[in-house]
Amino acid sequence: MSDEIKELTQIDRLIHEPARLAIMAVLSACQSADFKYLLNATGLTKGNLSAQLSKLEEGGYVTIRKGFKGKYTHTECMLTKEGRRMFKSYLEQYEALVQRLNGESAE
Amino acid sequence: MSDEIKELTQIDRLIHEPARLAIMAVLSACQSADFKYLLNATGLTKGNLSAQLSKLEEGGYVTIRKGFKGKYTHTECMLTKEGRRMFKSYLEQYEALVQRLNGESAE
DNA sequence: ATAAACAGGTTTATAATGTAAACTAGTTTA
DNA sequence: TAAACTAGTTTACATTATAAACCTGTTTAT
Repeated sequence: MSDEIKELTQIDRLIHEPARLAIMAVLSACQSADFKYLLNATGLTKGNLSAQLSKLEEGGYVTIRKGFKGKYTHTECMLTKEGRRMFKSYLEQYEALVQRLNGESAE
Repeated sequence: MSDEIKELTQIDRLIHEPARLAIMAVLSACQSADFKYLLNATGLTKGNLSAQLSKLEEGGYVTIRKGFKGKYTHTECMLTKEGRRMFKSYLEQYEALVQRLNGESAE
């Protein structure tokens, strides 16, 4: 077991943080999503959503395209290839861990 | 999906933090473990391990028994009933989420 | 016309957190 | 008796998350 446990402390924190995990989860299920949609889907506040999106963008996991929809500004977000890859990898790592741990407690 | 995503932001952070998750994972697999064993198993530094154990204790997830082994101090840690229950619950919640997300990306 | 409310966010301030380095207190070895 | 070791704890710092306040422009109401 031990190695798997130690790796835990090196998990991708950019994804692991619940607010961002929620964002990534929503984005992973679609091609792209706008700010308002993410606001509803995640239940985050505007400020928090904005800040977390910026971090995901800085990390290279999300691309943000700003433009106009009629006269209003409009922000469209989508996962980058790397974002999608890292998210998948995160899920796989976690799934393996969870299954292992559930197995152990059952034995 | 939406509700499951929103619940994400209310996940048990006491467990979710990787350092503590590692500790909980080790403790969940045994009756009890001493400080040194946890140090090795998790790969955390002493200071960090000490601090995280205190938080888990304050949260009521871990009990810490200090005593002596020969002349040296000795700290033995174990999950409380609640700790075990919450950890199981965390794993179940996460497993469900991960499976759901893997399912969605496959569809 | 213009004040109030709304769209769509961003920035700032604060509080909480994680982390390692430095420290404490005693023990053993050279 | 000084140095090194056991077994941790505390302190200090840096990072983080979060919400409140703010900003720019638009629409609606008066």
